[in-house]
Amino acid sequence: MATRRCMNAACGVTEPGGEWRMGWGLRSGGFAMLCVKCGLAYEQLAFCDIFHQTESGWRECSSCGKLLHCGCIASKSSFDLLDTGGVQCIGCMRNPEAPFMPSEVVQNFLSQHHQGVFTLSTRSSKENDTDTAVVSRACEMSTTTTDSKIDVGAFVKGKGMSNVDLVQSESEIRSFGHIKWEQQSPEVGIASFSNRYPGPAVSSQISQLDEKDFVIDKSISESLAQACLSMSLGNTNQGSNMESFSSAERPLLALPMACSVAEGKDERKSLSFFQQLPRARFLAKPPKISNRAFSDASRSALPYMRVARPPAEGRNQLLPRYWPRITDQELQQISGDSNSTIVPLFEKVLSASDAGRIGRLVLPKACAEAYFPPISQPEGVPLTIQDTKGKEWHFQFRFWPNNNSRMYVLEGVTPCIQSLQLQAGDTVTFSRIEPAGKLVMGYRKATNTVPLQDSQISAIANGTFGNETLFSGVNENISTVSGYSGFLRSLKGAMDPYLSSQLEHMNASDEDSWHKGGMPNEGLQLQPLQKRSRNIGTKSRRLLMDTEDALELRLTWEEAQELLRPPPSAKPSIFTIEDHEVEEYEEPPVFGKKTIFTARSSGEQDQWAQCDDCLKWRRLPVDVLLLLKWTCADNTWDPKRSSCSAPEELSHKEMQNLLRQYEDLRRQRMNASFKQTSSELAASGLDALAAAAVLGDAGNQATTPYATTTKHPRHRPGCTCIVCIQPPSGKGPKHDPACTCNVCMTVKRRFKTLMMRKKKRQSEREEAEAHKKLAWGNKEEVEGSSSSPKGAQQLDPHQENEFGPESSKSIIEQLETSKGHIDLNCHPGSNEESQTAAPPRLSMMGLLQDAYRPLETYLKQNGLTSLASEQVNQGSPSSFTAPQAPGESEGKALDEGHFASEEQEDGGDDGDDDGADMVTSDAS
DNA sequence: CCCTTGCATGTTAGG
DNA sequence: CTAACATGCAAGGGA
Repeated sequence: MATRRCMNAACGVTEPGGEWRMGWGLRSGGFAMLCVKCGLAYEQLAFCDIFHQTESGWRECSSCGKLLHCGCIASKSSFDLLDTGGVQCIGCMRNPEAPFMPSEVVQNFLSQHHQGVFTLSTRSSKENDTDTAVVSRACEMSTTTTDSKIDVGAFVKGKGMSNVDLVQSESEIRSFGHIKWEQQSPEVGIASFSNRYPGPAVSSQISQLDEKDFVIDKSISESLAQACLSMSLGNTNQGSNMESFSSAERPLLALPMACSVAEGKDERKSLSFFQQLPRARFLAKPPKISNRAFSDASRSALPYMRVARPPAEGRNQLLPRYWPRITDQELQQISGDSNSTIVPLFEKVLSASDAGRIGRLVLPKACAEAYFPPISQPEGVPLTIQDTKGKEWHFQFRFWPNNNSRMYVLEGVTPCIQSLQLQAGDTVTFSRIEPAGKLVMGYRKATNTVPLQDSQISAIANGTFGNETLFSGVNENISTVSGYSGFLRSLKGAMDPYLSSQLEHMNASDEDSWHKGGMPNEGLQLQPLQKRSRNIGTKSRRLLMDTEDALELRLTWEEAQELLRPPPSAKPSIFTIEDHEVEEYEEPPVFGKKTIFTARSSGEQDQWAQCDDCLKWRRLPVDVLLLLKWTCADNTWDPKRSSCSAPEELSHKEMQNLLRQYEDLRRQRMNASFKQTSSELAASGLDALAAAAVLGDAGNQATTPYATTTKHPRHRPGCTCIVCIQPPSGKGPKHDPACTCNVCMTVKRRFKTLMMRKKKRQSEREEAEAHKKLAWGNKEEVEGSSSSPKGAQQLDPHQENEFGPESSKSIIEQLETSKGHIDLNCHPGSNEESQTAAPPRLSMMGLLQDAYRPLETYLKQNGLTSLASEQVNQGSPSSFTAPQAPGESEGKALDEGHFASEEQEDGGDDGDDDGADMVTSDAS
């Protein structure tokens, strides 16, 4: 039988040990079941949230006028929510003579604040209570508990009495539950509520309450209905209707963060029931919440959670991104030992310009207007803000007129930013010390958030990191995306600095377990994830990451890509795009075990994997893909070493050495690769290729570690493509002249493109020449008689050479010598060498020069009639992008488009530039 | 030449 | 579509 348990897991009170009350759950932002012991504290702050979001005059105790604010816990004062509306301090609450506020306040309150999410989950009793805790940060209870004192006063009033403990019969509670809770279907989104929960039905159900001596006026019922409408569909399992519950099927009240979903809306608007219908649709589809979503561990961290609290005293609606996430601990820290209380106001993640040298911190308009002194002149007012150490900073709070609006800035923040060593991505929080009214500024560093560790990525990919919510979000995000790239993009999107700051909360070392409950949250909501991911490449350019960070991210990213494995159980559906088969997996990939690859001087390659149990390294074939968990027992390739007791093939020292080399090379290669990416001037994949080749050569002694492949930085371990199987020496397999592999086909296509471009350029040039002659008439002729040949040569200094017989001979010879084979490891810069040393090489430069020859000439010379039968190579993009004749842009655009499609086809490499996948020929 | 200041503009999220 | 926001940029002042 399910037992009621206080929503505060740390409290540990379970039925029948405690007294129960229902009230506004602080953490959940919704109604929750709390033991009296905890409920008091929780509700106090919750009331403040309510209070601060309204302007309904709930600033003070309705009886004694005592001020109420968010710091009421710290100030040791206690307040409670009156059944009839308003709040009352504990002292007055105990006084039966104390006056009460009219129920109108309740009406306002409910209509203003309770459109949040009510999640009712049901489950069968066979499920374990602990394991199936449905929603974090919310209480859970069995509504069918009998004879328990449940104070529903805070929610549904008892007749005129505040906080009357109502002894409810099972049927009463059940009917009460019936008002608000319906069985959920996991597949149904919130939007469907408008259909599923028609108003009248709710009203009629509420009327049952009336019959049970509950007095609920129409407005409350509307609010309730509203709450029902916003009911979040969490993970529920069985049953279809509350009424069908047997006593063994306990409805579970789960109250996720109501306000965090309903937030950004104007809380003061009181919408009618039907007006709420479309509004419910605005709620983001909640992430799927697992029964295991809220682990016991995270439950225990509840009191320390970083909760995005609705802003205190929000006079305007405030976007949740600005909601202060100050923990109680931090509040305590700020307030110190003093009796002062801290009112968290808002927070902001620093942008690059905020943290930059310009010294201006852009303030969210709503925050500035709500919490900072009103200013009418752009010059603004000086503002003194104290930091957590008590140091006072003087800023100028001002605004700029902007698009008929205002842009509020805090000027002169540089010293403060520097003093606190804040960077873009860090968060500053603004609070107010009461009763002094001083502004205080806190901060949170975000430095540990950007680079996700492999294990984290892996965990995310497996949907096991922190919760399953993130994964489900990502998963949904890519459900229609083919292959891994979409998945990776999604993950990459999740590494957007903005999200990184959100992911901060997922860091296991962080005390913050807020997200772990799968609460609807900006950082985890699917939509923001999608939208944010769009930022990659545009805004992220401006953001946060310094070179090192970016490099680190890149490393992680590349590593992540290398570790991807097809989902073990899923079978791909194969479809064809542009003659290339693409595997589409319904399920996201899993991350595999990280291995290292080595090459021997003979060119033979090995893969090494470490046993998870004994940590010994085992040699494996290169083409083996391992799943994340791998032990010696799985070593089917080497029976002698298929047990942990078997010694390592290499000595420990050798292995360590290998690992060290591997790590160094990996770093070097990534550095080179990163530099290549960041330096636009090179924009050449050849650099990376060269770097990789160099690295490969450098490590080509005996058994040499190299990262992934020495041939190409982006080929994955185990890749058996021609690029990867050819050793750095250039020996080994070559492309056959008739080879139709992606590489060869791409080479051919590019050559064709090159030829076409050249041809076009030349015709345009001729056209321009003709035009010029026409325009300049005799003058041109006179000048041209002496300078024209020279000028033509200047236009294209290689022309003579390119079209000269020598060149023609050269290419033929090269081709003949090469016998059509392509050496994928030719060093791109070894052109001269190749021409002087035997055997001659078909170099990049040579090919480039060839490329500038008219296509027909080339074909004729080589006795080729069709590009399909060619075996040629093409040159460096850095080279052939250099000459750009007038009018070329159109052709270039065409070519680029063409290249883009080529890149897609090119062995799956997401070429970041034209030449990234270039290969060179070797006429060995 | 560098820094500050004020405004303009592009991008994005929210309604 | 628009308000909000991040950042670019030009003008002006001072070293």
